[in-house]
Amino acid sequence: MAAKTPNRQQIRTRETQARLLNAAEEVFVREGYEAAQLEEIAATAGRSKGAVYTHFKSKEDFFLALFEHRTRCYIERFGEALRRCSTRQERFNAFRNFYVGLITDRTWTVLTLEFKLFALRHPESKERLRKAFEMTRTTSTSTQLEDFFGPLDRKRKSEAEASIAALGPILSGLILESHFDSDHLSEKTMRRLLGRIFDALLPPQP
Amino acid sequence: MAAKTPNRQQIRTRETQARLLNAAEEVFVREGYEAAQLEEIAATAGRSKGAVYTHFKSKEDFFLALFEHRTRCYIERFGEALRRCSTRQERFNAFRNFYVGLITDRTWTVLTLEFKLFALRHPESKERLRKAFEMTRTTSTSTQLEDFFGPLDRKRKSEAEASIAALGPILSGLILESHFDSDHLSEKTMRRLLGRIFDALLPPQP
Amino acid sequence: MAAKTPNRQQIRTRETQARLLNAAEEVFVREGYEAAQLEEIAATAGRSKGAVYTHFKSKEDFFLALFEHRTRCYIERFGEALRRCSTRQERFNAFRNFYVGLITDRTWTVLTLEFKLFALRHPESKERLRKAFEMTRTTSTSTQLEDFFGPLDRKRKSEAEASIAALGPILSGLILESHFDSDHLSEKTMRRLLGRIFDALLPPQP
Amino acid sequence: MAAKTPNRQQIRTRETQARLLNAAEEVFVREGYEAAQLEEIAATAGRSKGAVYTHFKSKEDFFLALFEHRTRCYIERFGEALRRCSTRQERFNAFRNFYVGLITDRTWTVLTLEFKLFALRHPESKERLRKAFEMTRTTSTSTQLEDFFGPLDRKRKSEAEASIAALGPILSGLILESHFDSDHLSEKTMRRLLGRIFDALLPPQP
DNA sequence: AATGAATGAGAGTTCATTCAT
DNA sequence: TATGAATGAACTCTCATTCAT
Repeated sequence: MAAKTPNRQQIRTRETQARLLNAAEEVFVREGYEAAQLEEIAATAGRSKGAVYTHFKSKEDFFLALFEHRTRCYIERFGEALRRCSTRQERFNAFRNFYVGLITDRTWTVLTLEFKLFALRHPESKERLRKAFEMTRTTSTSTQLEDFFGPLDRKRKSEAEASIAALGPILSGLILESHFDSDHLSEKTMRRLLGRIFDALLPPQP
Repeated sequence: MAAKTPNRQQIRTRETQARLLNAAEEVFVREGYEAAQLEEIAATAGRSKGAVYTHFKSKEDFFLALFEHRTRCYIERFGEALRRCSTRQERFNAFRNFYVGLITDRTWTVLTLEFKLFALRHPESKERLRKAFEMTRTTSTSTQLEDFFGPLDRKRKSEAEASIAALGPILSGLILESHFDSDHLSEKTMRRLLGRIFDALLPPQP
Repeated sequence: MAAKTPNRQQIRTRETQARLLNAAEEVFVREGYEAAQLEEIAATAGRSKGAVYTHFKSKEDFFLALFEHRTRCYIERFGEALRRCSTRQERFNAFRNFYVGLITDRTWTVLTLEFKLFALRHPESKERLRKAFEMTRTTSTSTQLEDFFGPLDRKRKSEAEASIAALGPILSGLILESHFDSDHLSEKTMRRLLGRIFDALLPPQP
Repeated sequence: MAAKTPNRQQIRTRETQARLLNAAEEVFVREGYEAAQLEEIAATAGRSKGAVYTHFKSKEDFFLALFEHRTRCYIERFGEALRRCSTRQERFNAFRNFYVGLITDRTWTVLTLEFKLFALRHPESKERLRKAFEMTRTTSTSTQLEDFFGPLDRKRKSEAEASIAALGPILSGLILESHFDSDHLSEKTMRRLLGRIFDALLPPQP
């Protein structure tokens, strides 16, 4: 609302930032955080190394900002899917479908692994990543857990939270493995497995 | 026959190799493949950088050799656990326990992720990693799938194989996540979840 | 047209390149290709190691570029000397003097040896060196062989070309030897020998 | 004479030394002093790195010893050629032929360049190389200069010495160049040029 | 805001040399 | 005498980062 009529300068700036983030995703996923080169990211974005430093403080900052950005995107996308639902049942199904559907988004799942590994190895940055990750929970689940599962007592709620927390990592693990062992883990197979796991962890409430 | 009485030289050589592999595991897990420094590995092993190159062709070769070595260790360990069993039921339980018990071995699970990511990004090396990984299947499961599950028709067998292939990655994903989000994924919680997933994917046969 | 007003940036860049090439000549001659250290070259040029890689792809590329650069310099210098001549006789004498005068340029002659040895041992790079070397011939001699020697039939021409090709190597060999055996090969002696050899190989035409 | 009946040990030792020297020549010529690896030399000789250090103090010592060895060989060979001559004229011709014939021995000529360049860059070792080189002169020329050229006054003698000193380097320079520019400097051409140069520098005495 | 030359710490790798056997 | 595992200094090359423009 504030920037109703951004001038050309600002438009260009935003475009650069958007291009850089897209390029970063591509390169960080393909090469991994350490092996990714800022120069390659910049080139992919059609910009030069220096542009990266205009927008981000450092490689690490760039990487973390990417996480925040992409997380925000996902929350938004999921929110939209939910807004189209009117009943609890619909919402539950939307959730399940959204989850299982992530199987086709290899970029995001691998990037997620990269972020978690980064957090493991850079404790100073862990909090920033967690804060971004926390958004996922607050926005889409915790506050509205009941919107999916109906009324839950304390214990049930805590169990559901754990299950939900487990879903993403399980997906990431499976997708990574499927690159390695596509014989046993075709997409079709994974869909089936994921569905079964989902149902085992989050049995639909009556 | 040949190596009945290894002389002191050979003993020393083997010790160096063992020390290097242990140190490599420690450092590769802590830092990740790219960030791990051969010098630190060597120092951890009480050897010099040069010693690494006496035993391995390159950093990459070192990393892959570590995978092969550790895989062999695990197969052996699992084999021992099985040898103590006499009935199919016992073997099935041993398998389940072995699997769920891996939850305490964060080193191996994280290292596994690192290997898979490496394979993803170094297609030239993928085959070597797969070959080592294949051992897991052939030695411990595939050939004796019936030893755990009883007689299986084609379809069942293929399903079981997929499920087994999925177990490791699921575990790795969960363990990584638990570092990040220990609130929702305590060890106890993960044990419970893993058990449930195991049972959902590999329901015990009558 | 394009570079009419090079800005300060470009000027600085060119200066760096020039400094690096000069430093490279000094160090490559003093130490030889293999023993020469890029760091020393950079320091001699008052720049850092990294600057070398801004301008050249590798040590080898740097070395070859130096050859191309210096060859261009010599052609230019020789060209200037020729432009001051008006008769064939003058040109012939200028050529002879230029050649014998090279005796004082120990840097270039030793560097030349280094280049040729490099070509011998790096067949992949031989062509690039030859291409640069070819310039010498086309620009300064072959096309204008008659400018020095008057009309030549086929056989004479081919002989003259061989003789000219031999002059440089002979000079290099002698200069190298004089470092080793300054007793027998003083500069004065070498001048005399070189003159005699020149006259034996390229007897002045009537 | 002392070691009339060398035992097997000594024979083996000598063979090792001979093999090492031959291998060294091959590798030093092919790679150059700096790029030559002792391990490759040892392997070429069918021995291990350690064997080199049993026979030579260091890489440098090995290289210098090779020069001494090969120089001795040449002196011997030349001496033999001379012993077959009875008149001064024959000796002169033998000298000329020996010289021009060296054109086929690219190994020795390139190695010679390598030695001289080494001397240039390792002044501490220059004396040792010179001492060996001096043998050439004392044995084959200086003391018997008159055997080739007849009686010479002081000035003539000194001129002849300079010319002789120049012959080797000229040959080396030409041979190196012929690798680079085989179009203009075929073996046949070089023979002709060398002959002309020889005659210009050392005109046969009446 | 964006460029890209320059920096310089630091990486993997090589290899002459040593030494226990 | 000969081996080859081990050392460690030194090398080339990389790349995040800075900064004048």
